[in-house]
Amino acid sequence: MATLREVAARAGVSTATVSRVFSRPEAVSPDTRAKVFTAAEALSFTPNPTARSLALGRTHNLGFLVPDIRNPVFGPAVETAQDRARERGYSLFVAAGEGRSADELDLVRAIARQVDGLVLIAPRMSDTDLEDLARVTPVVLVNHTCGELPAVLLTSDDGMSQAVDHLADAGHTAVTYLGGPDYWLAQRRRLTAFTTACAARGITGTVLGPLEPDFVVAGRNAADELVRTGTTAVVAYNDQAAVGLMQGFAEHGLRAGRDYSVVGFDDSWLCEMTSPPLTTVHLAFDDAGVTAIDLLCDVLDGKTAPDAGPVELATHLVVRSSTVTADLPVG
Amino acid sequence: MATLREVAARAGVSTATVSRVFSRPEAVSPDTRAKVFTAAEALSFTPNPTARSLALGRTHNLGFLVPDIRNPVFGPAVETAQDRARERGYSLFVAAGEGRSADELDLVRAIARQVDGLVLIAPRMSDTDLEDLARVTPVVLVNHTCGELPAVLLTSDDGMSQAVDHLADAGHTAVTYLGGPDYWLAQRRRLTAFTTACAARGITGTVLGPLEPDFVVAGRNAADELVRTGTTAVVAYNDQAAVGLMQGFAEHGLRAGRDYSVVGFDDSWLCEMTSPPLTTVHLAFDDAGVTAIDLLCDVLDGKTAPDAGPVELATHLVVRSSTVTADLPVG
DNA sequence: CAAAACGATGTAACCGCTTGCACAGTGGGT
DNA sequence: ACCCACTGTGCAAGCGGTTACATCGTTTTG
Repeated sequence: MATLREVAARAGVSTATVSRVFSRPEAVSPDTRAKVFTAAEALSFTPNPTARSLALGRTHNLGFLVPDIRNPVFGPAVETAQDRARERGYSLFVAAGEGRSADELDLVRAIARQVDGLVLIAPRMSDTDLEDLARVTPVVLVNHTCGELPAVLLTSDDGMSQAVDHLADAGHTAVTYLGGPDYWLAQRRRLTAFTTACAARGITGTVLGPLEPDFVVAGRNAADELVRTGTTAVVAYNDQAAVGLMQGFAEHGLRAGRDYSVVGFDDSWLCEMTSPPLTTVHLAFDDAGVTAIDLLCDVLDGKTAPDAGPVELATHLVVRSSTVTADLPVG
Repeated sequence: MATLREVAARAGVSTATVSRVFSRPEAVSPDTRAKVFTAAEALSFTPNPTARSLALGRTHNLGFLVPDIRNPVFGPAVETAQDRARERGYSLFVAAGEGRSADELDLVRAIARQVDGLVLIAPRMSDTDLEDLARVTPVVLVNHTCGELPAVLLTSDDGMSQAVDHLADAGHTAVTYLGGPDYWLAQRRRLTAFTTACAARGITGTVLGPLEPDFVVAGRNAADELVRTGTTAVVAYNDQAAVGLMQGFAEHGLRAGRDYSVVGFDDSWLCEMTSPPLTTVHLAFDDAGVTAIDLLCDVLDGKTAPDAGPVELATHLVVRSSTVTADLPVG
């Protein structure tokens, strides 16, 4: 791989000039520029990004941690984040957590100093670790908060209250919430949103959980219990749990949208794949991806304070066919 | 962030010594080592990876390109690859292609010089581009070949012939293959495997496709055609297409495993989520992930030639319930 | 006991690029 | 004619590490 010096030698100019041609071309006269370009061409020279990073003190890379690469909700976030990062002149390095919280910290530390900033989706590390990290490199959180670190939150309240209302409208007087692991902010928020929504609507809200993180099997397992207690309306922590639930109910010959109602959370592409298609609360993870990147880039550009606090993104119910309709009241 | 020099000053040694403490600790006497460590501790010093990369000429990072982050098959590959990379002392940077082949090259070029090697899953770029890339940095391919570049291939033959046999055993005398996009090696291989398997078994094989890359809707759309022509046995390019197909058939009141048979490809977690659960050909993408990393690391360690050619990983049929059984013969 | 070998440390060049500063040449303004 | 921008370029000192080589005590060995 050719270096700046070789190009400089071949073009008969100094290394400074070559450097300028590649970083501020307008600062160099058109004919030297041309000379340099042909020399660079001939040697197929490309500036070494590592050297540039060292000299500049910035890498033009961004890190993006997703807690579980298998979870379909994160796909859209990664995609949009990557696009936006490119638009703003950065490359995105995604790292995949795998549920194990211990590894997560190692993973992130390994990349923290090689990027100009980090987006962490629902990290499970401790606040202390997070603060330490934020001292090393700018951090933007998604669906998690820590002090006044900038964050993007997918509000659960509006979606949850719509879900509960929807179920109540259909004639359900009792609803069960099947909760996820407590270490997730989303879970904690959904839980309180659920109880307040039920209270507001004047229906009985029962809570089950927390589910283990393999949501499908957890949902399937929970089904027996729910069938036994005669539950007919469920809001599940996420779509996967809802799908598991539907499978479990199916084993008892019960079909969602006919014999009982179930609402998921996330609106992953799973929802259109089930039968019946799953009513769910839409989470705009695609927006969350670009918003997080924008926030991060703004911090890097000094446009935003690195402790700007959270931005909230609305959620809303998407009605499909896993919930009974009002004219088909159930017990 | 503290630097080597500051640590050296505080510990009263030279920078060389500090450097050695962090790269070859055994080369320095225990008491100086201790002095350096306490100084480093006090300043919370960590070697700057960028500087180290520049000096060393290696980054200890690996790049991993997945063509479509939303496709559930790639999750396991990413996970296992990441684990293995860490085991072998590398960090893995994942880049997500998004179907658009043009972006793919940009994406990869942006990271190519920041990593010691690249794993590319089913890249869509031209052979020329690929060769150029391989000249810049070691490359390992997955489900793609290009000259003698090292590659990991998930063989389609065995799985496909098992699938065809399974359908024939169930009494089907005609089978349709619903193919994916031709630019994928897997598609081309599955297609030939299909025709030879049908020939070998003496049943009629029809081919449909190629499907557009949104497989679910493509599958759904294909269903009408298939129903009209009275097709009762289908092998789909992948699980997503199979799911779409099942949805399309369902609209005609037809149920897989009872009225007709369908076999998917990939064995993604989708298969256990459908009703009925999908019979499919298992692709060991988890193995492919670690194998690719191993291959790449071996090349980097000089243990393998950078043009070692492909390694094949076997596939096999996983029978679930979307195929009719032998004692329930269909028309 | 001198020579050789060795282990621990320091010196300084280097990895490839950026950039503040100095310098020369140009063209106006007075 | 002179001074002063102003533009285009080069010099050289970094960025934060690594490492070949030199140095210097301390054994070991014939």
